[in-house]
Amino acid sequence: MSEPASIQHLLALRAQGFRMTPQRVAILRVLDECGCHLSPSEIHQRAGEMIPNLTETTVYRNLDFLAQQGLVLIAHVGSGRIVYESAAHHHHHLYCRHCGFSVDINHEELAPLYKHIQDKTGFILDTSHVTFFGVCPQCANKENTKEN
Amino acid sequence: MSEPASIQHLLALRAQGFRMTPQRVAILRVLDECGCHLSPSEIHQRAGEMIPNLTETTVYRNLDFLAQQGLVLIAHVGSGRIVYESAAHHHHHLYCRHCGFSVDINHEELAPLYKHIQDKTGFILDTSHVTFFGVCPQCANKENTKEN
DNA sequence: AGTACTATTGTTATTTTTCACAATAAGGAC
DNA sequence: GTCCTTATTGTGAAAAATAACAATAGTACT
Repeated sequence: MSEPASIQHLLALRAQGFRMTPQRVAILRVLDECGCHLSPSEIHQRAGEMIPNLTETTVYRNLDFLAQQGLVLIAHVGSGRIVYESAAHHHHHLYCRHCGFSVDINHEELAPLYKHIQDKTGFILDTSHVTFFGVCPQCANKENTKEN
Repeated sequence: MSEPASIQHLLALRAQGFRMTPQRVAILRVLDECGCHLSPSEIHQRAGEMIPNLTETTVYRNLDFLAQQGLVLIAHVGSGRIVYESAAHHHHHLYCRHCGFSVDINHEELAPLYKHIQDKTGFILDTSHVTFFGVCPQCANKENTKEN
């Protein structure tokens, strides 16, 4: 079995003068293998098992770098901290701002909008992470009954 | 001239047991008057002129609260810090992840998508802030010329 | 293999953001 | 106005995130 796609992608970055350091590879691998959201400190912890004295600073820097390069996605969870996930997973999130319940939204749902915005602005849009906020059905019910 | 709409909104929250403190009013007023993005520390600075010994902690707490109540919007700028803006301004952002250039997107552009998601998930979506990331035309050109 | 270049790392210090808890003050009832 | 309840504040301390800079180590070249 060869390297996962993300690592291949990382290799490609060498052509642009970027380097493939063990720290960078480890961070990417952690996100790949998890396939879920991870906070910087969680990533630091897991990647630290492969890279003995990995620094938090380095983790932050690389998450930034990998996000810029499109290899990882930034997910704005709730109204708080930022978490990251491998770009292999193309979906978005919808959060209830009352109870925190979340729903995945497939990227296909956004495709028409993306096309529209691209045509209109000339930007090439990342398929990266978008987070929507709202009120879930249960909480909406509670609000209504309270008001009536 | 009566109070701005946001303050009226805040008054309405009293019915739910929340309180209208001078700190809260000041923070909301700062965002209203600015009409633009402000970081928590900028907000603290400006609101601090009205409320002598206003704490950073209080600013953070109230921004959180006001965002939850839908009175202010959270805007995720670039891949970094969170900034806030008054909910009076209903637009979204598209950022170039290379140069940071940004474009406003009117909420109307998102309306069809919002309807679609609401129908499908049963959520009631906030009109609050959504940020898209992409590559602006200039940067896209640079990338292409580099590759060829 | 050895060298040079420079992207990237670790270090140290600083800033930003959150937390826990006692003190305060907003709002309702009298 | 006074009293009561408790949401909200400030305080002090911790955790998370960023910045500057010298040391390290990928990468391309020979």
